[in-house]
Amino acid sequence: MLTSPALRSAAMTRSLHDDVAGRLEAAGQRYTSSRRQLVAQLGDLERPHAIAELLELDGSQPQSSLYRNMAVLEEVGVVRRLQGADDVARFELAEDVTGHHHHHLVCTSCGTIDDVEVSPAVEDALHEAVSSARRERGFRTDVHRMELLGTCARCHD
Amino acid sequence: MLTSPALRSAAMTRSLHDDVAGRLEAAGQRYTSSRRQLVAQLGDLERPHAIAELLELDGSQPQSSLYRNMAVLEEVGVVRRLQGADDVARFELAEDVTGHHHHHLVCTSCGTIDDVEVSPAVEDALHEAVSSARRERGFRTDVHRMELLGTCARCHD
DNA sequence: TTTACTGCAAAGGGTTTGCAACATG
DNA sequence: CATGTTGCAAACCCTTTGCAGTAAA
Repeated sequence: MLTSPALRSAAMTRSLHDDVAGRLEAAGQRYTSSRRQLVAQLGDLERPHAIAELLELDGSQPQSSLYRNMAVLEEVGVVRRLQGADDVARFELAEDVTGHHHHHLVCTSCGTIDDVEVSPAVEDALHEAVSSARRERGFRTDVHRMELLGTCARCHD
Repeated sequence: MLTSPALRSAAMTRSLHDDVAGRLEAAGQRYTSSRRQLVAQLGDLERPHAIAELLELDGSQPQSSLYRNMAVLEEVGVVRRLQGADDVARFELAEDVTGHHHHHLVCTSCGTIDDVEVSPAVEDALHEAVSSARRERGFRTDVHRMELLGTCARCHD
């Protein structure tokens, strides 16, 4: 079993913005229109995107503001930053706010990162590995992530 | 089950260098003393290291040569480049030449990446995910990697 | 009306590259 | 001796930051 993320409904979008607003307020930060717009944009996208890609999709906000807002949103746990195969960071809404646990398919040809869900059996195995790391190495895991590196369908045709 | 990589014996080191020499020759590249020294150094280290760290351990080779040799060795499949939690690349000998399949514990506090082996049950689960990705997404996986992100024992005391 | 945010441009930091000298097969 | 390699320094590119002006609570 392996599915794409579910699309967010209007109601989910509303609660998403409420959640984000609350997190920002708790940190003494403001939920400005540019940040709201950025969160909405990330919510519409079905996979992590780089700053340059976001700029291309919507150039209403300069690069530096995009970086700064992304840093703030990451700080309060709304956004997650990914380092893929290349050296550009890609961003997605954090699982804490989407409630959508997933992993990634990383294309080493074009750099694209796609979301992917895996079966409960695989998740169980990952949790076992997390427990072992803590027991045997004293390593405290925040998140586990599984990444499959290879070439996406778009690249190998 | 979860163990550290086995140390390489003198015999393994010999065959390692033969392997590397062959791969470089096949690519029309030379196995110079600086490259040999670099491979030996990576073979002695028990976890991936950044260029800056390698320079500190052995400054006999300038940064640019280190980067260039690392790129060549990566090209012929001797070295694997990892992008960890921070934005510095770390390098290790590729599994093809060590025969040592493993995953990584990534410390989000100090950036250190440690090798870790997981149980056959976990490996089986990972293979299942690889198969699903190919079947359902047309994603051709070169390598699967599992990374646990958190804080290492050194950092949380 | 205080504090955070924006936008521009400049600086940072890891990585790559041009070029002339060198070394290896 | 032809071709790959080295070393220095400059260039590159993604990302961050200083600062003056602006907007939000």
